[in-house]
Amino acid sequence: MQPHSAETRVRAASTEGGRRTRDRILRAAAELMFKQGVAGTSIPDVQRRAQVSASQIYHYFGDKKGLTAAVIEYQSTVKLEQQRPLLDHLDSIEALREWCERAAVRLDAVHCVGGCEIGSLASELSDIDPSARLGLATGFAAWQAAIESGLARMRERGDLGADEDVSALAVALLAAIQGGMLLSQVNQDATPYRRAVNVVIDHIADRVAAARASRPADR
Amino acid sequence: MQPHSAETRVRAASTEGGRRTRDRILRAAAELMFKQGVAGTSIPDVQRRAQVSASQIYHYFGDKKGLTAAVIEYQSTVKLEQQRPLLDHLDSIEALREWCERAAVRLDAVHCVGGCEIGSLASELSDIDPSARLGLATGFAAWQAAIESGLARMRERGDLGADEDVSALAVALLAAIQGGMLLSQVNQDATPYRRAVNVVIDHIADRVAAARASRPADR
DNA sequence: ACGAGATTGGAAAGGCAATTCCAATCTTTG
DNA sequence: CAAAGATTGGAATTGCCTTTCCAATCTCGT
Repeated sequence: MQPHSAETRVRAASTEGGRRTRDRILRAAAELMFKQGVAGTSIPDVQRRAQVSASQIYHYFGDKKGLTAAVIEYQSTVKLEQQRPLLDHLDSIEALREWCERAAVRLDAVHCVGGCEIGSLASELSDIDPSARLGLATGFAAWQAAIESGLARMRERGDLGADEDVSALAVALLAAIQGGMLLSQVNQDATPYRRAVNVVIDHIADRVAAARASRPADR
Repeated sequence: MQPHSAETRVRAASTEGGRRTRDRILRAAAELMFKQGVAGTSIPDVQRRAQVSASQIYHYFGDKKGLTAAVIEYQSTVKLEQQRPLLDHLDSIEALREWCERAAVRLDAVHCVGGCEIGSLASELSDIDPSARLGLATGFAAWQAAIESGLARMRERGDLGADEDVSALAVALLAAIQGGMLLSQVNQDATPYRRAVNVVIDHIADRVAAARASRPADR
């Protein structure tokens, strides 16, 4: 009977206070959905956390689906911006290790609760909300692109052989991160994440060594 | 106020018909929870699917949490038994590829809906249901053990160097599978899974080649 | 300062889900 | 066959959640 997700009118905040309210709601929802899942987060939950009334949430986001979509976009862009300095320089084995280890430290800090902000949403929503799936695919694509461009630079530079499939390597690293975080979440221990990620980076390092070996004239 | 998951009395079926009913419920719940998530699966949903009345579900499983726990154990054992013949012989690169590719074919068949039976449950329940997390950790451990024992056999045989960390390699492969399935689910395309898994297996293959190279007297 | 539109509070409608209950109806066993 | 226990049907209870609605109150341009 429901118009199947007719995107209800979502008014953009046009006043300063409105913008802050909208932001407070978004942050609260993002945090709750991350820790308890989307289904496990009710509108009243968000209300309490953000200290707003129901009307404000529906005023700015239309309905729960709209709020969820906003959270997906929020998490995608926020996580990306947070790591921008590192993400733009993933063009050496050391940089890759440093980047992945930073995530490991974060896992330690929260005792592996929640796993990956995007991965958790992806697992929960992919099969039941097509538009959410789209948004999440976009989020992952940005990550993959960041890794891939770093690897591509290494290849241009000659650190990696010209025949390396940097796209596949990027996907493998991303998968190791996601799968590793899931295993760490289940075991409440960051070790599986570290092992999974390190094995893939070791593999990339091996390829770098191989490229160097086949080019003995250098250095 | 609720005794926080006091495991309600769960009567084991003591009659033939009872056993079949219990089984029907379990299968229906497993399938629904796999495709729609635990939160997205209501008791009435299970009733319809299994053609039973509410009392039967509560009679055999106590409450929804009990049903969920039963589904976790069911999925863990079923998936393991299904693959038993392959799982017991993961002691060659070819066997590993064959095993992983079989999962890829399954993904293709269902258009990547659902991802991994256990991984999906793990992502949804790990942070909100401690006892479920335990059960899922056990399920993953069995998988890891199967991979690890295959790799250990390769090491004993000399296919892998004596210094290889087969435990880390097993975790990496399991993570690649889980992460790859997640990426495939989001992209509705089994390619990410295949790439992720193949990169890790390539890495193991490289180690095998290295072991062979350092032992030129053989063959 | 005034009016339009933005923002907010809070109540209340409507629905569905989890769970309980009790009264049948089978099954098994002595 | 009769009693005990297992199994089943289906209604009823309770509670929470999503969403809507309307009446304030606030903000801002003019």
